[in-house]
Amino acid sequence: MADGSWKGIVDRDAFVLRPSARHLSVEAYSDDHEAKSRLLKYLRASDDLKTIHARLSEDEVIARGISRVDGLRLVRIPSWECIVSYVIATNSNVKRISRMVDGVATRFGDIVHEELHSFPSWKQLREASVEELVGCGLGYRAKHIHALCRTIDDGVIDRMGALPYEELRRELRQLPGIGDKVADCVSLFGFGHLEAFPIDVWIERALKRLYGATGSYAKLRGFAARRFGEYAGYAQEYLYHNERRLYKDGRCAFSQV
DNA sequence: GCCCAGGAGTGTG
DNA sequence: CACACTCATGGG
Repeated sequence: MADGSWKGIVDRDAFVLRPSARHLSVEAYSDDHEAKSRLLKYLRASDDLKTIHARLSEDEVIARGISRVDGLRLVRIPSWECIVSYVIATNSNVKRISRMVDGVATRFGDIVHEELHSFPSWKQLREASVEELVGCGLGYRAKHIHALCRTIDDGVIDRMGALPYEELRRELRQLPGIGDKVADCVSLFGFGHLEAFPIDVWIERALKRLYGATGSYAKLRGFAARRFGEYAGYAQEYLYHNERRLYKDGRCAFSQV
């Protein structure tokens, strides 16, 4: 795929937590090969969407979504940034999550360009006090982040990168502030396990509305694994964005079932 | 002023 | 196993 065709895709429909990341475009980094390489990894540029779409189109509901939700991509967020971001994200809303994560970056990260700050490394964030984190608007999540910085380090995260999905999920579930949903988000977006299927309130709604599927997290997770298999993460992304769109303005790529 | 938000932790039946 | 309750705080 030519570089130019990527421009604006992140802004349109890919999953982003930080508003600053929406300004990324491959063209802007044409002279910086390292930055360009990072961006292409972030965009999961090497994913074979034809194969993924073909597999997921075996499900008629997802097939309709794929044909109508143009340009959707799943992104690969750096592991540490992803872990912290999703612990912060619990029981909040997208707009506020963006503000909280950007607040943490502004307070503890490095300046990379004018007002733009990088996400703080583990070493940088572990210097943050609970009070400072509360000051970033994290509320009760502040103590989770503080504890998280004292439970794991860069070495632990590197080791996690070598684990298969189920084992990684078990490890993540033992960390402060990480339960079923966050463990699956981190497995998917932060470690690239495409079979992970995070179930939040929107996905729960979509599964009930489109498939009549209800029940516990474990039960719904089993349903998704059987139905969507190794690319369940992509199916989740289509279901999520479609469900949000339905509630936002009534437009829905999937027909009511 | 109310309910909800890309839930997790803890306690109880 | 399933529920019920609490946790800070902002968005709508």
